[in-house]
Amino acid sequence: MKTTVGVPLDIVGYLKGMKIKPSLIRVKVLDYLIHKRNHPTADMIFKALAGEIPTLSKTSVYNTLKSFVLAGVAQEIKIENTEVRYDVFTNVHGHFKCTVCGSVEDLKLDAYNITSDDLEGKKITEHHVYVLGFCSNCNKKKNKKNI
Amino acid sequence: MKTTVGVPLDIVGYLKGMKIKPSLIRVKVLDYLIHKRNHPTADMIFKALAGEIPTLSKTSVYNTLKSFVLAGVAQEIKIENTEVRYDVFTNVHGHFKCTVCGSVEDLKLDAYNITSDDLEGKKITEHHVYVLGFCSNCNKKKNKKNI
DNA sequence: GTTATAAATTGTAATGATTACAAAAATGAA
DNA sequence: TTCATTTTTGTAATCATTACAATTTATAAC
Repeated sequence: MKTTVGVPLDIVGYLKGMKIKPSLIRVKVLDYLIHKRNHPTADMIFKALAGEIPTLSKTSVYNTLKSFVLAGVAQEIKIENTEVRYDVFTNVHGHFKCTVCGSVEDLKLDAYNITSDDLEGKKITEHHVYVLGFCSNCNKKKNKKNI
Repeated sequence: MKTTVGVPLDIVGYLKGMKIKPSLIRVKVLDYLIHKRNHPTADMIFKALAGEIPTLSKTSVYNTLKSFVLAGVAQEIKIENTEVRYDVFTNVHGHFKCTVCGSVEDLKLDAYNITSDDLEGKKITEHHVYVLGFCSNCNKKKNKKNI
């Protein structure tokens, strides 16, 4: 029997459970998000799927992602103002973006809290944390140069 | 004798100290940021200053803001992908944006920490926290409607 | 003060991600 | 099959931001 670690094996069933009709495009996009785990832009998804779905339009990718966000299947990650990235793991976690190579990673937040008197009277619906810097790879390269 | 609470009274002197030549536009933009405290977009600043500086161009506002960010005088706040907002207070704090009225406020972080095994090997240069929800005003209005 | 040089400012055009919208295709129920 | 609904597509619009070249202003040397 197969096992899994927090990733829905049955993407069609998962989408149905989220009240999203599992069209080919939607299944492919969700499959991409889940298995690539690379926090892609809409354009990255489009380019990756255009091969297997020759008639795919970019608008469809945008539509699909919008419906995912609306249904809580995916979330938008806004770090740069020039691009929105997408993530399927919607539990509370942060994101790290490398300012050199542009890669985005999840950040499991072992300890994380925001407390502030300024929140008095407000109703919080979302909170986001993102960190910028050099990823392990780019940091290594940088250090070599400085020897 | 005058007193102040963390806001530079002498904007010209402050800019000089930050190695930025205090041209009229730069002084006006910084003055606006400091005294309005409204986390404006470039366009909001442009509209506000176009009256007193009739020849002002939007490009100049963008140039000015870019030089401020570069010098560490201001920071960019990226919550929506459709706009960049600016803040002059560069100590560590978060931001709150009301999803109803769009206002942005500072969030003094009484307790705030990010710890994560995922940060191993990385070099962090910036970290950002933003919270979305209903501001006090919009929250009150919402509650009244639901009585 | 004039002149030369650099810096600041401006206006216009380009960029590029996202959205609007209407037509075409696919789906599903009667 | 037929009709209505949903999905998908392609093109055009939007809009913040940037690129860039021209103009203006400031600065310093003479």
